[in-house]
Amino acid sequence: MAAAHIPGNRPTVESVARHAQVSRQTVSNALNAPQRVRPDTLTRVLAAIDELGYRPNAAARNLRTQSTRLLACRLLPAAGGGVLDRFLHALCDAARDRGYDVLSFSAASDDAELDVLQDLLRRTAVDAYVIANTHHVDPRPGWLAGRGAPFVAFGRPWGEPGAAHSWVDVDGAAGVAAAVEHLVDRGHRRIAFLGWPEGSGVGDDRFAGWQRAVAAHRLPERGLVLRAEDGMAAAAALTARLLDSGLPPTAVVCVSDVMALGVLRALDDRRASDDRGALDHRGAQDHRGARDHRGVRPGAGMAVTGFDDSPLATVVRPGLTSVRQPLEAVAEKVIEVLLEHLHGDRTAPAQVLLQPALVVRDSSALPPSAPE
Amino acid sequence: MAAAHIPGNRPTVESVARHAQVSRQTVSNALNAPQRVRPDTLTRVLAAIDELGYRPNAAARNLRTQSTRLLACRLLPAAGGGVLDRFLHALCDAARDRGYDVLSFSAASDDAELDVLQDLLRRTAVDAYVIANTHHVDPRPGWLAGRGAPFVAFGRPWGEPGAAHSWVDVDGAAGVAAAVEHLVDRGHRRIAFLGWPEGSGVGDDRFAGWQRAVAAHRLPERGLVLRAEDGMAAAAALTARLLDSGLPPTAVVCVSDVMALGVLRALDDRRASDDRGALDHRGAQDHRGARDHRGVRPGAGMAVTGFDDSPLATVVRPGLTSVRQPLEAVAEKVIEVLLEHLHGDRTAPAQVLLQPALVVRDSSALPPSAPE
DNA sequence: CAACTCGTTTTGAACGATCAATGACGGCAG
DNA sequence: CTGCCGTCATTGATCGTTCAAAACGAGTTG
Repeated sequence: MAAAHIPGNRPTVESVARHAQVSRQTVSNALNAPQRVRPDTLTRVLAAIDELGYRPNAAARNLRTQSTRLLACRLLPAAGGGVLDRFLHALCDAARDRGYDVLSFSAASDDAELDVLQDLLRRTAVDAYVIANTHHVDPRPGWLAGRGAPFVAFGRPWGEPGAAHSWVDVDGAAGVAAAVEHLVDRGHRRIAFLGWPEGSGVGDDRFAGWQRAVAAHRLPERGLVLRAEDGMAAAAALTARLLDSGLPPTAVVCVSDVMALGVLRALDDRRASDDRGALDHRGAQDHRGARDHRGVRPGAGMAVTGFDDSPLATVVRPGLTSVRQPLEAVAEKVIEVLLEHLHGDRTAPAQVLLQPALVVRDSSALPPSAPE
Repeated sequence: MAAAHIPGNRPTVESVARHAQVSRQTVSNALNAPQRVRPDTLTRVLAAIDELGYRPNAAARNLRTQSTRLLACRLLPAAGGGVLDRFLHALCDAARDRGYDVLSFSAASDDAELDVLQDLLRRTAVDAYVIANTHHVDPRPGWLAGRGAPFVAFGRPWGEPGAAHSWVDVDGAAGVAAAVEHLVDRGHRRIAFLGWPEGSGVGDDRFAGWQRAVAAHRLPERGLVLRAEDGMAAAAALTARLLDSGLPPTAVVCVSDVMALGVLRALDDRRASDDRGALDHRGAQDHRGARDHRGVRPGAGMAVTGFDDSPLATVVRPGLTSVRQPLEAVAEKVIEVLLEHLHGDRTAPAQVLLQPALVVRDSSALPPSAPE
């Protein structure tokens, strides 16, 4: 093989044909429909291809076949803590395995994303789209479906259960339920849920998992559901309130790793201030001296779980028990379904729900503090 | 505009021409060389383009012009803590502003990357490459230069100062020097450097920055340089040793955020065990008196700085002072230079070094502990 | 032995744009 | 009035591939 690359002089199907003593079309067939070519001719052609280092010119092929073998995917703001980074990796791999590549672009908003998509569509620059991060009143699926552009969503059509497009998603409820089960196994009974405000599809799904598991074990629910926008500070503040409440939980299941980190920080603060005494506490939070309880460190030994198994989870201490999404499997499934759509092998939309896995670390290792 | 997308019936240059009562080529000129078209004709053509929602078919244009308006960039393992994620975002934005898009792919190794590059080259699937994360004995620049493929590297050609290709990089030495200066301003004199083993271009560069700044201020160097592979555990272990040494530093400048996190953890451990030690000695009685020694815990209050301003830096506590690379500027410069190469406007390679900025957070807020 | 089939290979014609060269037109000098 | 020039607009050729249909040759069959 080899044959150094000399720009402007690359082998074409024509030169391969000459070299192998066949016609253009036979070379083309050897690559795209080998079964139509007699075996010995095939080997001869493939040898020539290999010898000249020939690879079909993408532009010419695209022009003729009206397809680009490119999929578009929007890069999402890194806020997710690397989740979509992992997904993009997996997506690129899965696509390349099947002869496709991924064109990634960034956009500041859904509208900006649609602008880019429109541009790519009109230019026939990509064959299909992968939508990530679906949310309530998401304009993208309808927009794409309306123009007949093939796409698959990573994420369910929240709020539109009847949506007729293909999607792949991870069963967040099951993930959270698994976290609760795990805590129950370790003896916990008062297990709180720290979630996002109601109305986000993903957040509500995860909450449902907590509710389901808690109900199944007849565990207490009252006063154990806390909600705030995603963020460490808010989570820490809620946790502080929780610790000061009459009967704090022994464990907190969080809707995200960031929230869980906030909980861990609040616990750490509390532990530190308990150790040192109220006079010496550093840090900005004002936790009124609610430490005159019966025992030492009221509830400061809560078990905590997060969601997404972001890089953060391994870096903090204690290591954060978290629900890990099977992003590689999601990506493969997305690609598989997308290509089925493109090749016309599928008419009905595919709707796939994959199961996440709980990654257990030290943050859930604490047994419940003794009940009084 | 508008004009719903009906697959297989998209407007072509031909239909726009008919609609505007001109010829194919005039439409083409209106888009690619407007100055060649009489103003009133131009407006007429543009109106037609807008009305039909025409955008030139990418494949056809690519075939004719032998260019794809695509740049390739390898996704790197997320290990970097999101740095390359940020870079990729910026790269996509910068490219799109100039009419290009980014094809991203993932590869497990440099060799795998070269395989993909070879594939993309032979297929004429992209116009140029962006190499990120250059390192010692990097096979990629030579390989690409050898086949005349246009590329720009993010990262200097470490170990090959004479390399004749274009690159853009961030002045790591200056970043670290800035961190040292900052610490000196705060009164520190014993400032350690926690780096990677010698031999990595990036690491050596950063070390040079420490050395330069320390020498400039005639600060002590002996025993203040520590090295280990990147990782929290190793950094923590080294820090522990440092604390136990006869004359520990009052500040540590780290080659990476991950290392800095290791230092913070070690300090935290030490602080906790000191506190506990105090408790053990005095039992459960009031231990406030134990803190009377100059008000500072011995050595456990070192200032720390990291490098890269990764998301981790904002999440830990104290917030990590870190050197932030101007990745957006790097991306823009990379694209600018790359396009100059592609358009033939540049013959000499460009070699650009950009300055990072120090982001100050609480980890460097501690003043040096009083000398004894 | 002509006709017909089947498997394989070849030939012409796109795909939709841009490049290169040519044509139409009016202004201006000889 | 002729010839030349510059500006704009047009036509034919081309990029490298795949599609559609036709040609080929060897077997089979009536």
